Amino acid sequence: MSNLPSSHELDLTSDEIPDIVIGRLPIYLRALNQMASMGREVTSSRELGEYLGMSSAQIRKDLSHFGGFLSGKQGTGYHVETLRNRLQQVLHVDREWPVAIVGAGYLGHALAHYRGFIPRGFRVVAVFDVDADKIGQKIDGMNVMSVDRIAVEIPTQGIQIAMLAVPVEVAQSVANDLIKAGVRAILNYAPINLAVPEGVHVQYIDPVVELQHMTFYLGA
Amino acid sequence: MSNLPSSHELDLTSDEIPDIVIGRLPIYLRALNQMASMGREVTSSRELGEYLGMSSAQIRKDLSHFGGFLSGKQGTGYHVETLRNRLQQVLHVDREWPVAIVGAGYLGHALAHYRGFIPRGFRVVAVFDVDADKIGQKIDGMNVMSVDRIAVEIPTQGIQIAMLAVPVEVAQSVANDLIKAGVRAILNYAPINLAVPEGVHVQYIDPVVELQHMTFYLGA
DNA sequence: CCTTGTGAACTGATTCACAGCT
DNA sequence: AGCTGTGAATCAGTTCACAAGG
Repeated sequence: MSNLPSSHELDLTSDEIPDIVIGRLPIYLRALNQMASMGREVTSSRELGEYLGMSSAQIRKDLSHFGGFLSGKQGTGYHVETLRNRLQQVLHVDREWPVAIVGAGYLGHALAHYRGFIPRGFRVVAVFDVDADKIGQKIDGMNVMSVDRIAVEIPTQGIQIAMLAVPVEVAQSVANDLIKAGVRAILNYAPINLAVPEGVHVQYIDPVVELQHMTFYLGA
Repeated sequence: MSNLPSSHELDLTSDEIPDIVIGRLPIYLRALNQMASMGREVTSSRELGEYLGMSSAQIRKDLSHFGGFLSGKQGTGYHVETLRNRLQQVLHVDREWPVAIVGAGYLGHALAHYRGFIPRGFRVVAVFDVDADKIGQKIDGMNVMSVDRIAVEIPTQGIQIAMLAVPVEVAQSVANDLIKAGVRAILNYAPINLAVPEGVHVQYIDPVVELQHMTFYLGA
């Protein structure tokens, strides 16, 4: 959950587009991927809205922030492939970002083996751990490296994005090391809020937060 | 990301509390856990707000929805343990919810071994998979069962919550089976929007969505 | 008929600012 | 002094509704 107002970079097209809108674009993109894989060539804000459980007006309004470039045709709708490409450009996933994983426990392994990163713009290129037993071990073709090598590997490989899969006790300190080495975006799986300097982006994944959100509604 | 307006159950205390507020309560609870583990006995909306990167007014306003019962003392702040207990009651995690995992791949293993569920209100009690090779295998002391047994195990064990860690192709069909068996809340790790009947809650965890949210700001 | 894109209206969320209590 | 809890004000997000195009 991003509560902190994500610090907006100076991207020409970007500034003044609400963060909440940005947060929905990957969802639209995922839905378009799904439609493309089902052979659908065109769709509409109404169809997309029904599929995602939101209003068609919201989808049109969100997309209108990138005006002109969009492929909406009145009476017809959107060409799936064209809109998909456009959203990939907007989100800067019309390329492949190298990412690092820190923590080679069960979660680190799961992330390293996940086949869903490549087709959506990301490639795991490095795995780090503190544990001497794990260092040197091979995961999905990569050698697990000591966290000591963060300072050299991150800049060398031009890594700007890291996934934190370490125990909560060391999360902040590892995050500090990553940032010092040049990482600008962290996906944090540890159940703790990270303090990071201006310009560094953090997103949180904490299954318990999501479960507790639902148990509220499950009732007494 | 929950775009669908989570259907609000009829819980006496609950209705008319905005879902966005509910979504922040687990974050507050997590911060209080952190403070408790650091030995802090009292805190304030200001301190909590600084820690979480949000305004103190928002925290007070959020907590005010559960008025009267709260432990805020003017001039002093909140007693950490008391507020923690109160939030656990509100979120219904002042008990232990049995949860099922479907999918015994790398992710299923990571979830099954995760030690962070128990102290926060959840216990994994069943793991299912389709793969004949995996069925019968032991994960963290539990036997992996065939998905065919969902229909019997879910009601028998009184499981209302499931975590979906299956390939995207089968996610919807497995979700249908779970719901038919009595599951009312699904934490979906598959990158697809699930269609579920009224009254069933879904939360999504998709790391790529979070990464793409950040790459927007990382720029061209 | 069906669509998109968009200003205007509305709804909802956040912040302000202060009374009241410790 | 420092704090909470809350109405009032402000700000932000969503929906409405329609002009214009297919």
